[in-house]
Order: sequence, then C-alpha cells, then structure tokens
Amino acid sequence: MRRSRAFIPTTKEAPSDASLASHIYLSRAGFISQVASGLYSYMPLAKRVIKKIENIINEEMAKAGAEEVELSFVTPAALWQESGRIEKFGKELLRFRDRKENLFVLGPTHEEMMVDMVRNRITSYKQLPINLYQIKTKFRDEARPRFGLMRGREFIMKDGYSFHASIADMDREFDAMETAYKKILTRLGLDFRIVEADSGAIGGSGSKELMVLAGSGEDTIAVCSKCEYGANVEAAKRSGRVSIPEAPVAEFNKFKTPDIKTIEDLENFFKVDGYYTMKCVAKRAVYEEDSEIVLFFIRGCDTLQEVKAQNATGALDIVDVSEEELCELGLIAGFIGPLEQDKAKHVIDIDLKDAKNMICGANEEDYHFVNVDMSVLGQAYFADIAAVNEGDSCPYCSGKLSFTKGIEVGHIFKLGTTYSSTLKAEFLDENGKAQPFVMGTYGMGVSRLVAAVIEQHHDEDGCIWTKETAPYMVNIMISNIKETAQVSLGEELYEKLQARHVEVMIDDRKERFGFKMKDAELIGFPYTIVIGKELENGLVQIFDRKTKESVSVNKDEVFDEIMRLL
RNA sequence: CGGGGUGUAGCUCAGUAUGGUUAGAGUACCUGGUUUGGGACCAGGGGGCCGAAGGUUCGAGUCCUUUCACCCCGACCA
Repeated sequence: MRRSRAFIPTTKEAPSDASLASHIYLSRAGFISQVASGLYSYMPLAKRVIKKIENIINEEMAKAGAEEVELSFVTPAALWQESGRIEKFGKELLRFRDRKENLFVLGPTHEEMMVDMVRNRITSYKQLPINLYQIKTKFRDEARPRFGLMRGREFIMKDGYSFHASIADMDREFDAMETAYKKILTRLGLDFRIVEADSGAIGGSGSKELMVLAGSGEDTIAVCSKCEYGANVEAAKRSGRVSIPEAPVAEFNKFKTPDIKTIEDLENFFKVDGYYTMKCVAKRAVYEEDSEIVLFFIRGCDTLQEVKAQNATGALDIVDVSEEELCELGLIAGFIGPLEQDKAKHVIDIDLKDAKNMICGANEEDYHFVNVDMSVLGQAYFADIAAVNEGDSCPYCSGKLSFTKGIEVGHIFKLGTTYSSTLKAEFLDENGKAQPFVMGTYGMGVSRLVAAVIEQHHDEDGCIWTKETAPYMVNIMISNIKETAQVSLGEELYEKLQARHVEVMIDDRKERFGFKMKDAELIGFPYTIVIGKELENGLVQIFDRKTKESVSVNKDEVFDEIMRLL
C-alpha cells in the first residue's frame, strides 16, 4: 500500500476521554473510530489486524478439527424464552420487533442458536462428537461500556460449541480446546495465564479463563509462586495461611466487651490477631421468587468474596442489608456469632471448620464469646466464601499466592447438558435411549485481543505490533521524495517485497523525515526501512520498532536482510 | 441503575462567575515560497446552527427550563 493513498488518519492528540494505552494509540494511529458509546468502526489498519487474528484462530481451529459456521446475528426471542435466558440476560439483550411485530434480539452469544441448528439434525451417538464455531459480531447492551475496544457493546467474538455423547468426551474436547487456545495466544505473541474461573450464571461443571497479563486488566487473578495454579479471585482457592499466628490462651467464656464492635476493636481489646476473631457479614440473598437474610461467618482477617457467597447460597443476587433489618430479626450488629443462634441462615467459611481459640459475638449487646471451638458446630453449613489474600498458601503446593491483573480474552466452559436439556436437544445412545447432548462452549474475544496486544506491546511513542498481528510488516520510508535515487530504490524494494507477499507500506508522502518517523512509530510497523541521506554512501537503515535500534545495511543487501528478519 | 462531570472549528481546548464588536487559540486542512534525519518556518486562506428545543431580554455561547449525547466512579458484566 502507498501511504499517500492510504486512509490512516493519525493525530497528535488523543481523544480526551481515552485513558488506556490501547484506546489512546488505536485512536491516534487511525485504527478505530468511535461512533457512539461502546460502538467503534474499524478503519483499514484495524481491519487488517482483525483479519490476521481471525486467520490464526481459523488455522488452529482447523487443526483441532472444528468447523466454521455462521449463525444469524438477529435471533428470534422465542429461542431465548425457551432457554429462559431472556430474563437472565435482562437489559443486556437488545430487543426489537420486525414489521410483523415479532420480537427479536441481537445475539450476545449463541448457545441457543447453535443448539437449535444441531438439534434434530444430529440424532445418533454415531454422529458425535462435533465442534462448530463462528467468528462474528456480538451485541451486549452493557450498562457501562468503557476502555475503547476492551469493553464495547458491539464486539467481535469467536464462539465455539461442541456436542458429545459423554462427559468424558466433553472433558477430552475441553482439554483440546484449551491447548488450541494456548497456541493461538502464543502465536499472537501474548503473555498469558490460564486460570480457574467462576462459571457464573451459565453454569456447568467447570470453566477456565484465558488471561492476558496486563496492569490495566479488569480482572484480578491469584497465581502461585511455585506451581501452575492460577485462578480468578472470584474462584481462587487456598489451603489456609502460610504462617499462623500464636493462639490466644483462655477458657471458654462469655466476656463483657462494651462497645467493641469492629474486628480492629476486638484485636486491640483482647490483644489478639484478627485470625482468631470471627466476623459476620450479613447479606440478603435474592432468589427468583423470594429473598432471605444470610449470615456469612469468616475470620476477622478475611474478606467475603461475594461471588463465592452467591454461589454458596444459590441466589441470583446478594445485596447489602441495613442494621434495622438485622434488628428486626433480633440481631445486634457487631455482636453476631454463630453459636446459640438460628435467627437467619448461616454460611460459615470452610477455613473455620474445626477452628479453635476463636472469639465471636455472643448475640448479646456488649458481649463476645472467647475460646470458641468451632467443632461443636458439627452439622453447620460450611462453604468456601472468603476471598483469598496475597500470601495465602496455594491449594496444590507449598507456594504462596500473589495477585496480578489480567484481561479476560477467552473463557471455556464445560457446559454439560444445561442447554441441551432445556432446549430438548437429544440423540439416541447405543441402547436406543434419548439423551441430551453433553456440551462444551469456547469463547474468545477477537476485538478485545486487538486491544490486549497493544496493552502488552506499546511504549510512549505508540503501538508495537507483534509479527503475527502487524497490519503491515515493513514500512519503506523515503526520507525526501525529491531525491530520485531514494524514490527509485524505495519503489524497487516495494515491488520486490510485494512479489514475495510481504505486507509492505511505502511512505511516499511529501513530508519531512521526523514527521514520517513519528508516524511510523505511532502506527507500530515492526520494521521500517529508512532510505535517506546515507544512500549517498550506498547505505540504508533498518529500524526495529521494538528495540528502536537502527542498523545500516548496504542498499544491495537490504532486501535479503529484511527477508531474513521476517 | 445510583453518584459526579462535560458538550464551542476535523482534533485538543479558551471564552460562560458579572449577557453587549464580526466567537478565539493551538493543531489539522488549502495556496505560494523557503526548508529536508526526529511531528519545520514565513505569508495568505477556507472552515462554527457555541449539543438540541423552548423561555427571559433591546440583545444570549454566557441567565432559566426541558431534553439528548458522551465521559468518569460505583453496581453490573454468558
């Protein structure tokens, strides 16, 4: 492509609302253009990057034996009613009616559509397994889109769905997809981690997220210092504390603790570590029909992990409760304990099971119990509800957990029969018996990957595209287009590189050297061949965007040299 | 969905407290000239329904009302 003819509107200044590097540079370098909140148009450079990412996905999916399809973007609301997700998704589903007043939604994900396509067409175990995917625009009417391509309302996603006759076969495919996704992200040149995740409302027996490590990521993940373990904090497990403080010595007793309501107060009053105190976090668990107050008990040094808490109760949502609501139940905030009290449902953190030497509220104003032995609560309901802390020990080895930030670029689920059951998608097994398909689903955010690459590969001058993602690999910069020798060498290289199918840009604009260099750095071509002053001595320079180093090369050797680098 | 903020030239923003020339700057763009290794310089030029609609006033970018859009913090996010 000739830069003089290309539509690449670069600017010196970023839109005032952009804060993320990817948002700033993709805007400044003329990749994307915002049209409304969460809606972006892809300009030529972005379109090229997207195609490259899609090609890599297609190649790896083909190797893994998945077939590409394309489902319609406009989906009948009836399918969403059938699966029950029209309520679950709520306002995120963009709904509208056609001229005949039939209700439709813009597809935010395509489980229903895919199941609908397969059901009644795949009817025997002999036709299984199959794995179908598409790369397509999705729409979710997010309450708050932000960060450019990172969280748009309209975005491009690769979504794959596999159908199996057994759980074992689904597990096998799940692992195969994990491997394929690893290859894709590795080829894209990304530093990533595969972590255990909360399956959320989609359900299923397990899920993993693919996290691109970046400080600007919206997710916090806990990773082990020694082994491969990593998990989203929403799902992270631990085996307890690495070092346990010395236990206080006391007899079981009810102790007067006037106006001692917070964990900090307790620590100071009893001169004891928060580890040996117990706090109660009261929440209202909201179910489809009704709601109830649930008391979550965790160690004083821990915090409640709300996603875990929600999963433990099976609630659709958990919300805060006021002191007045607790009062109505006869509970006094600051003095609530799990002993001798059944005014509300209890959920106790698993780390408190059989804990000894504990201090907890006595359910009486200004009184706490000391030296409580939790094993007396034999039948109580224990669950993992506490957030892991940095420094907690790994659930699988002796390593320590630490936190890092990640961008969720993929999420793979073992769905099981969740959708096939409700949508009545069945096949006949070896015994001629109807069975719902066992399914897996595999998502990868394509447009988000564009942003993720830049989050991980940029500097103060702009984008640094990796070899597999660069919109153009080589930029030929003619310093002064009035110098015919420079022009003719540039044109010659341009022809030769094109003949070898190298993606090449030639900057033939009537601009000064500095202007063109800044522009090339902002766009982020991996290599720029600078044809300039040194040509008098038979030399040109190859500028490496990543290292910002230039090496002088004889003009007759530059073609071979650049081909060697690619 | 709660709280906050901003809408003036393609872009970044002044101007609005206290209403009053023809609404400004930088940048980008066009013309001519000089420059040509790190976003050049000089001269000239085009470009605005001051987000929209109502109102107050002799007079509104500026005051009042309504509304729309966008952004930020939070809640939410298969």
